[in-house]
Amino acid sequence: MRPTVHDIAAAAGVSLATVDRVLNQRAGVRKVTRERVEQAIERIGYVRDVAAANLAKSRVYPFVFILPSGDNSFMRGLEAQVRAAMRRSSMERAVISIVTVPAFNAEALVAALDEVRVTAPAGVAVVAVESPDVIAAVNRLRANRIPVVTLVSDLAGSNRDHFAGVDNIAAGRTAASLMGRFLGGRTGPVAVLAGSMLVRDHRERLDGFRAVMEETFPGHALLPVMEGQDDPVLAERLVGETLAGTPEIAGIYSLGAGNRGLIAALKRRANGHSICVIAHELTRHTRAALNDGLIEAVLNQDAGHEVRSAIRVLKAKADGVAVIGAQERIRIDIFLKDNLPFEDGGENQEPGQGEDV
Amino acid sequence: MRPTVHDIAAAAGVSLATVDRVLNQRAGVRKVTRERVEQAIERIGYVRDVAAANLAKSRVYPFVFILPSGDNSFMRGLEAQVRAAMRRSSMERAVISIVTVPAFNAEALVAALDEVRVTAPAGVAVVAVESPDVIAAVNRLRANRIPVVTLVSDLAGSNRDHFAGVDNIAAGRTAASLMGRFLGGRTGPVAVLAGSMLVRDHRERLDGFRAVMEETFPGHALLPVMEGQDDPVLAERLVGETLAGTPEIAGIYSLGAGNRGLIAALKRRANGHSICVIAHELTRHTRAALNDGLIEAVLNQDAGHEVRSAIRVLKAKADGVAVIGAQERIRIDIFLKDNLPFEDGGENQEPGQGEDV
DNA sequence: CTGTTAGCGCATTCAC
DNA sequence: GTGAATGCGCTAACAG
Repeated sequence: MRPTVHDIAAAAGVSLATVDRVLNQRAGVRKVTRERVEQAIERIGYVRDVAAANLAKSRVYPFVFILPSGDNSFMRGLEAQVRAAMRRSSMERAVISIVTVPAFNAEALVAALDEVRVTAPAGVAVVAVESPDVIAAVNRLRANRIPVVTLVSDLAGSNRDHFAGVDNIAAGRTAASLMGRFLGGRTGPVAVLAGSMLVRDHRERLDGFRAVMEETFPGHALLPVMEGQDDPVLAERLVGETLAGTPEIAGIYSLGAGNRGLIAALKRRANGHSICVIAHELTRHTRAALNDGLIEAVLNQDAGHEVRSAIRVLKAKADGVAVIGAQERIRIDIFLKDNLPFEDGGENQEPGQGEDV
Repeated sequence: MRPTVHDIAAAAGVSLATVDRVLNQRAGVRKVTRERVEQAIERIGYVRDVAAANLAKSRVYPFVFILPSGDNSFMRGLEAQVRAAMRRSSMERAVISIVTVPAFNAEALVAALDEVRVTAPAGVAVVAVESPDVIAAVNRLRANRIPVVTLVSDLAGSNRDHFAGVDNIAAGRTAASLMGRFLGGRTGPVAVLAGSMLVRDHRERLDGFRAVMEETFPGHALLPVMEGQDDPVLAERLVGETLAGTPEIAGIYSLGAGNRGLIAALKRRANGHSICVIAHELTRHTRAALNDGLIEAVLNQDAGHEVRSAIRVLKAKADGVAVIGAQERIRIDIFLKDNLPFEDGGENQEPGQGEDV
């Protein structure tokens, strides 16, 4: 049987209350007593039963997720995953709420962060937009001892506790590596479709992609980056123009969420040589394009994993315990037509279909 | 506040004990009473606090992991992950023990399964070897109502509750897809190095690989499969002979754990054209070879994820609750030189280094 | 068949 | 400063 507080009380010759005081580092214990208790704890190898502790405290964790609004498929999938977590959250004593703000809008995000702060939640997960004001707002949360994890897109220079997302530089490098090899002997320039250079994940992907293309595949020039604001209509127009202006194009790297527009533009281009397209995020649009051979590879981040990880980390930070590092490392999934997860396996769906939640 | 057993007792006008009886589907309750209680539960939307229940039961879960012995890097990494889980397991009320048996040995595995069975554990995770005797032994466990999950390699035709591993047919298909594209214009046959056709995962990988190579890249003939028994010395000899006998070889797919031997053979082959090598499992050997450019891609299954997933599923089965499907789906990781996880990030190491466990 | 009672391991009043 | 007592939500004896 695992040792309990009673055992350590007996071993140290003190009462439960005193043990509790030293365990929770509260004041009101003489130094000698404290040391005696600490030795006992060490000696009998006590580890606190967190479940029992939470029960006694009837602790709940009010967490807030701040997500961009808009009809970006990936972000809506992310929100669906948060909602799925909400449904399970009663089990984990977490009470999750969602706040949405316009995408790529630092001002709105700052307002949301400050509003959330006054409700004193046990933790905040936020899809960051990079700006000094946002950094300041996040730091205000931290100053109030509220744990913060950035989700999907990180916020360098802030005091956020953790980033629940992929290594986007590596993602860009990987995309370039695949692009270069898939292109094989083919020649011609490569185009890049981004959402906005205001978010760190897009910038990092571009940096990584550009680095490997220049180092390893200098034969393929990079066309000027198209910024589609993750808007299907704008993206379709930009891609269409580029295809018209540079018909000898060999490949396209879509590093943002403008895939619906990209796919539309590719489909309108009835004939011509094959173009190697690599995109991000497995949604129903990219999945279909992968199956049709319109897209060769999709790099994906598992939104469900990111959300569950964010919750685990927030909870761990909230009660000051460690996390399993490897479990919180979000992988870059590479999907080809051949390793697509069965059916709509959980990455961008309202859960409950196909999974035994 | 969430409704508790007291609330439902009050609502139904019965005592706690009765509520408990219907909650745990125990006998000794009149049908009318039971129905009244069930209605109350439904009406006030009660959900059981599992943590409190486990506390009251002081429930522990004795789980057994049955793993192959030998110096196979992947399997030793798997064992390290199980040991890491053991260290954390006190938190989760799980008591894990490990049993090792000689690899690819059905007889030894059957003996181990039967021995484990009489200790009546709360669940068993096993790296399966395919044989009717093993199937029977697993079914004996299930007949004793002991949950069983297969780990890494599945056991078709058995009553195992769950498979914690990757879709190996998809893995083989993916390997072929990458191989074909990486080969680009190059010609020449492709060799396959396996461990043993006795384990399902190896067979499935081969099937998937062969299927896509024949469908999509018929220009590359497949050489007869080399069975290296996951033994470095044998693998090195087999690969060496093949390289000598068929110097025009274009690619090698290593679908088992004979990578150390493979790499040694490749290194001895001082000069000659480049060969596209795709292997399985990220170990320190394959990681180094990837960095050296000796291997182009590594398909990996995250042993840590598999172990944690197996434990979660066993626990869920043990107390008859559902699992989060998406969380238990083990992904096929594709690693290129460019997206290698930082340092020794958790996939094949004694944990505690580089992760904040 | 049903109800009372005493814990599970811990946190938190309130006295001393 | 320290200790005794009570309760968190649930289960499991034991009575009735």
